[in-house]
Amino acid sequence: MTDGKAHSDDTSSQARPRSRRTRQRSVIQRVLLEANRPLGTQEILEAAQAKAPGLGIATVYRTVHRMVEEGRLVLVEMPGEAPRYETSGKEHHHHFRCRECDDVFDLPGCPPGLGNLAPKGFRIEDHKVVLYGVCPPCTGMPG
Amino acid sequence: MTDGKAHSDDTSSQARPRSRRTRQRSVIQRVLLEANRPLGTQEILEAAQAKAPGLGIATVYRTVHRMVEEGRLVLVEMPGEAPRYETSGKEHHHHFRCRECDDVFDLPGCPPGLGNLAPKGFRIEDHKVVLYGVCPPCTGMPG
DNA sequence: CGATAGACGAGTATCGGTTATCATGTAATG
DNA sequence: CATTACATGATAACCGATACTCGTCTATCG
Repeated sequence: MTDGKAHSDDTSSQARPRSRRTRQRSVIQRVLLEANRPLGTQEILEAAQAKAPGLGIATVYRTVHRMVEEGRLVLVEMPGEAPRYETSGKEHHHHFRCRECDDVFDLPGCPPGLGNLAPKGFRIEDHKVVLYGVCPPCTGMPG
Repeated sequence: MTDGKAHSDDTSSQARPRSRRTRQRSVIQRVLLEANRPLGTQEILEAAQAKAPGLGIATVYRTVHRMVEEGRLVLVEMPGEAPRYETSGKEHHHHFRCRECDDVFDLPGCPPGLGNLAPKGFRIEDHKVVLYGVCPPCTGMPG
């Protein structure tokens, strides 16, 4: 590598190819930003296609991976389901999954006393909490 | 269907074929009983093969499914991982996953205040808690 | 505007996990 | 012990999710 790319605003030590601002990428980013909840690849695809017709699933995967590597998205895994992604930078939080519409929502805060769950001898480093039920829209409530 | 199987001790309304007690099934059941923690299909296979050489993965899947249908096993799903199975009938509990050995252990009890996590409008019906860390054996502790 | 490195979309390939197939084996019954 | 329906093991097929390939397109820069 010649190191001659003086114009490169190399934010880390990685020599990633210069990133372009394309319609598809902006749309995908916007979809995730506006959703404000974790979205799966199919959800992203459908929402993005509304604003960028013809957008393909491969682009969703490519963009999502890139954004995860860049630290702008985080992977959200729910038991027994395909990965979802949400914007990073949020405070520590957990998730709620609606059994009617299958959407996943953020829940603010964190239950206390999780550390007391494990018997002596277990070193606890992290945790996940998932609540299941029915979300406000699906109960018929407005908000 | 002729309904002529007068000898059948049909426990439910299902006309399931008569179940045989084979070496493979007993071994698989015993493995799950003695593990006392959720096992994946591969774990079951390896543990069972120690006591029943030649036992195949297909038999593990068949037996596990049957036992789930019979209500003797329950499915345990961890985020981003293949299904595990544990014996049913236990009290409500949650799980711990060791990042060293990848084993999953039962945790007795349940943290309080989970219901307060969700904002107004969410109807909560169930929950899951997963702790991550290092299990006693992997920390070097005996128990 | 012209050149070109990246990005795109469509389709195909791959992957891990699971299920189906089928010839053989064996528990259960009389 | 003979019968037979059910179970097994090996392997192929399947599946949903994801990654790759390649010809075309386009954002970027001079």
